[in-house]
This record gives sequence, C-alpha cells and structure tokens, in this order.
Amino acid sequence: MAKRSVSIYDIAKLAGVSTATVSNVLNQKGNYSEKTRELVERIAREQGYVANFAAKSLRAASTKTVAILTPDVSNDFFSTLVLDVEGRLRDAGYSSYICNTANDSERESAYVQGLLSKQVDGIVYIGGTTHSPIEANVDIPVVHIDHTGSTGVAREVFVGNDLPRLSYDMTATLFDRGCKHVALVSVSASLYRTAEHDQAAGYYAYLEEHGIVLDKNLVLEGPHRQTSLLEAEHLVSNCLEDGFSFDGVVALGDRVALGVVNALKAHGVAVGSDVRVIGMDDSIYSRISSPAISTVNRHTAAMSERAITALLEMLGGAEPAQTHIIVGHDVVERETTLGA
Amino acid sequence: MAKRSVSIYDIAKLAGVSTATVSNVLNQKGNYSEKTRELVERIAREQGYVANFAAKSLRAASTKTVAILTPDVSNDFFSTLVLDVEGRLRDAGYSSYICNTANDSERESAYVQGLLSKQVDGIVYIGGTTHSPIEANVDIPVVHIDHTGSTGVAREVFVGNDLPRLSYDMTATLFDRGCKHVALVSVSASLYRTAEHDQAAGYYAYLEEHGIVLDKNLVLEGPHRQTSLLEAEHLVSNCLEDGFSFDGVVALGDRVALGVVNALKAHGVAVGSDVRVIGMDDSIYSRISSPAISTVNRHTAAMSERAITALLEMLGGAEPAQTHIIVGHDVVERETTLGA
DNA sequence: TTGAAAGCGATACCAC
DNA sequence: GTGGTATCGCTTTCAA
Repeated sequence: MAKRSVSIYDIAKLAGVSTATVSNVLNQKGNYSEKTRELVERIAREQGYVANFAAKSLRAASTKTVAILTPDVSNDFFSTLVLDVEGRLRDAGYSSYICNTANDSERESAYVQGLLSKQVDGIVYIGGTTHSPIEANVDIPVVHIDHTGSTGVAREVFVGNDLPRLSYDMTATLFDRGCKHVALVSVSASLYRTAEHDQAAGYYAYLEEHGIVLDKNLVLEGPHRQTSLLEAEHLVSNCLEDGFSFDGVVALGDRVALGVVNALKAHGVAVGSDVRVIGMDDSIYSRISSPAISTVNRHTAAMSERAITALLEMLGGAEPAQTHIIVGHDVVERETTLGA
Repeated sequence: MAKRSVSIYDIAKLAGVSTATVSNVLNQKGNYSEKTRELVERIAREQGYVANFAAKSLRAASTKTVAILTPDVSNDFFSTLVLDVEGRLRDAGYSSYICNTANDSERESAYVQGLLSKQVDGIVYIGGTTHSPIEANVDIPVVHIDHTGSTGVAREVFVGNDLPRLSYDMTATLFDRGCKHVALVSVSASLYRTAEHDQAAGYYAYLEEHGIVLDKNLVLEGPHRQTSLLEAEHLVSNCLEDGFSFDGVVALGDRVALGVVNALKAHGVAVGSDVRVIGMDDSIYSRISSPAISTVNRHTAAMSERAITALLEMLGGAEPAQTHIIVGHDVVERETTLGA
C-alpha cells in the first residue's frame, strides 16, 4: 500500500515548491507563508511522508539516540533501571538502543563498535563488569550506573550507591535485631556486579568496628554457576549440614536472599526468629517471598534521574556538575528481620 | 582522542587510493591487490575508522535492523522472548531496537513512526494488545508472537500457542488428579494479553465436554488494577471468605498462580492436596514458589525460532511458508498438583 | 517568502 | 586492479 518511499523531493514537486521550503515547513524552521505551510503539510500527510532518519542524521551528524548497555535485562534490578532511563531519555527527545551484553566482552565489543558506527550521541552503562577495549576510544559521553571502574573515556560520570555503607547498614540491621553470628552470602556476581568487593566491605567493616571476630566459615561465596537463587540455596544448605550455625544472614541481592530463605525453610529453621535475613535491591522477589524479605531499597529512580541529568548536560556540551554521584539507600524491614 | 570523524575519504587520501578502492577493501568486494588490501586495512585501523551507518544505509536503503516491540520487558515471559529473538537476529546479522510500549497506544504510535523513519527492515511484535493506527501503513514484514489480531499489514506472520487447547490441558490436568470443583482465575491481562478469551475457552470447553455444570462463582476475573499477583490474591481471598469452595484452580499465568497459592496458604489450605493449582508460562515464579507450582511450558524458544525464521524469509523477499504457526506446549507438574 | 545548489559519507557502475 | 562520479534524502547557506 504505502509508497515504496516518499521523499521530500516528491512532496516538493507535488506542492510546487522547493525541497528547502518543504524542509523548513516540516521542521518549523525559517520562514514560509501560512498558505505554503498548509499545502505542504497536507500533501505530506496525504502521501504518508516519513523523514528518512539516515539522511537526516548523515547531514546533522547527530542522531538524538543513546545506547543503554546492560548485562541482563531480565534481571529485575537492571530492567527497572533500563525502563526508567529509557523513559527519561524519551522525554528528553532521545531514542534508545537497549543492548544486552550478557557480560560477554566479545559481544560488548561488537555492540560498541556497532553503536559507534550508528553514531549514537551517548552511552548509559548499567551494571556490568566487562569493558570493551574499544571503549577507550569512545569520544561520546558515557554515564555508568551501579558500576565502578573507569573505562578511560574522556567524558564519563558514575552514579551509584555507597556500597560499603550499604552493606554496613545491612549488617547493622541484623545486629541491632539481636543477632550474634551473622553470615555473609554472596553469589559471585562477577556475572552481574563489579562491586563484590565494595559490597562485602561494609560487613567486614562493621565486624571490625564492633570488635567482633570474623568467622570465615560464615562467609559463603559461590561462583555464578547457576541462578544466584539456587547457588545461594546450596551454599546455605551445605553450611548448615556442615554443622555451622548462625542467626543472621546478609545476602548480597534479593535473589540470593530468596535462596537463603528457601534453604533455611527446608531445614526447618524459623526464618525471622531463629535466623534473620536481609537482602538487597528491594525487588519483586523480596516481596513475593514468604516470609517477606527485609531488604535495601537502592533508590533506582534517583539513580536514573541523576544519571540522565548528567548525560544531558554532557550532550549539551557542558561539563557535568559532578563526576561521581552517590545516591542514598534505605533499609526496608519485613518479616525476615522483624519476625511474623 | 579519537578523530572527530574519520571518513572513507580520509583513508583514501592517506593510502593514496580512491574511495572506491577503500570501500571495496573494507567490504571485501570487487578486486584489489593484496598490497592495497594491507595498506588500506592498516591505515583504517590506525585511524580508528568506523563506517558511518547513516551514510551506508542511506545508500543501501536497508538498515539490517529490526524492531522488537513488547508491552513489558520486565515481564519474565516477554523478556525471555525478547532476549531470544534478539540473539537470533544478531546471529543472522541484524541489530534490534527493543521498544517497550507499556501497552500505551500513543507511545506505540510514536515508536512505530520513529522506527519507520529509521528504516527498520522488519518488526517483531511480542504480546501486546494495542495497535497503532500507523501500523496499517507499514510496508515492512511483521511477525507477531503470542499475539492475535491482524494489524492489516501486508506481510505478517503469527506465531503462538494453541491457547484454547492449552487451557483445556490445564483444566484436564486438575480433573485427572481428582479435582471436582475447579475454579478459573484470570487477572484481566488486558494489559498484557490480547487472548483472554482464547485462554479461558479451554476451561469452558473441558467442562462442557465432560458434562460438568459451570459454577460461575468459581470464575474469578479481576481487572489489572495492581500487579497480577496481588489481584489474584484478593480474588481468591474474597472467594474463600464468601464461603465458596473448590479443590482446583486454573490460573492464567504463573504470577496469578503465585497469588492464588499465597492466598490459599494464608487461609490455611493445604496447597497440592486440599486444593491443587496450575499456572501457566513455566516462569521463574513457578519454580521459586513453595510449594513449587505446576504450570505449562509454552516453548518460547520454539516460538522465537519459528518467528525469526519466518521473518528472515520475508526479509529475503520470499513468501513465508506459513502465516499462522502454532507451537506446542507441555504441562509441567510440580508440587501444587502432585502434592509434597 | 522562496529556491538553487552544495555537501554529509558510502556505494556501485562503468571506464580506464 | 583502480578511479571518477552520480546518487541516496535531507539540511542549509546564500541569492533572488
């Protein structure tokens, strides 16, 4: 039905004006009479004219498009951020490419290469640990969310939580509820987070600060061989079966926490009283679990807001006000720390 | 660091050859000597040359890019499909735009308009109920996954399950396990699925076929006011509190099933024995629930495979072998129908 | 207020 | 084997 391709030239011919005038009218720039405007607009509509983006951006050397890179859109924490970022960019008149890198640096290289070729105006990098070597040559602004470690890009901004502080608060919450022996469970999210070290730091810091001797048997770290949920379940089961005991668990992630809760329940432990558990991310998992899991809200909306503000500043040619932005976090207590 | 923009012309000048030759070398087309190849490739690399996609596709009138439209990437069922589709397209040499429509037809119109302008070669439409009026004018191939109802596009293919059959099998599973009074719970997924009617059809068909009188009090349908999980929880709670009883529940969706299970547990019902429950989608929710929820695997991998095959056929200019493709489904029984 | 024409970067045809 | 050049669709001076 639709024409093979209606160009601005076709419209110009039909309207009996020049392409320059059509362009002006359609972009509401320059001068033209009301009569011309009506004529051109009507014909464009009739012909189902759609501006050719390639031609446009070839000329303009700007695409009004940014790329959102993330390791895993199917992860609740990331998908929330991705959608939020995408929405804000759309509001600002930008389109987004959403790219799922799966933390595969080869794939990431291919993406970045492609994006550069597609002349994206900027990049939003959410989570992730890998760094494409190509990235060092990127000359467009980059914003990182929940992701540390510079890529060597000229203009980049980091937005995230104060992770050591966050895990410190998680740990404190458990001790404040009376726990004496608190375990740390971390599924080596090398797959997802670059910040294991930072995340665990607060746990160690709390213990040290309060003169509590670290029991290494209670530091459960697993590789990301399977879903973090199952991995965590195994770690905790093994720990219990090996006869170690604890009355609190800091779980680095809600999926991890859910695995912990499942393992505890399977061993007949009363979660929320015998053992208290706190997760992180305030995701859907923490809410659908029963008992409901205490967790930490990481203010993702604030993250994306700050990130996009910074990106837009850079896209506008300005220097960003700050290059390292820390957003707050809130401990959200539910049944696993408060009891039923 | 990187040059403002290195064009093929710059490379040609530096290499002392013509742009035509550079183009040939870089695209491995036409003829050129080994010596020229080396020279050109070296200089291109040194200069960090990246082909300008806009210029390329302006000329080629093809972008090797397709759009993936879906109502909600954060929904497990859809995100699985999106990632799968994206991967297959990448393997076939296509890039994807992932677009989250939120079932907002206005936003969808804006997207489709933008995509047309960006000259995407095709569209993959996953789920969703709305239809942009613009779509009728689309002259590129469209593939629909889990989504019925034509858009009036010239070249379109539908891929999905046999939904009436699917809900028939769900219902049969419960009766086969000895249930006598089976309820149907559906959170008017108008937000997500266009196919409520088809989905419920199998339930009615089974009853009728087996001479079972329909008890309308056991057909629980709610709007999608809140998350389907909570909505389902309320529906079931209300039903129990109103004194109606049942020993089986067909839940149209795993999130719905999870809500049902939560409500039953809250009312002290033994799920899996007193009342059996079956969900649909075989998503993470059915596995993380305790008791684990029986569900239906919808063969999403097969869906995306068939869909992309059909799309590639159309992109290649061929007529698709079939325009309506049905993929199979499997009932997966877990604790909520088998018992503990 | 309008138009002619240059040019964005890459490709492809056709000469050489 | 290599190069000149028209062309894709649009924007943007600069003149008229």
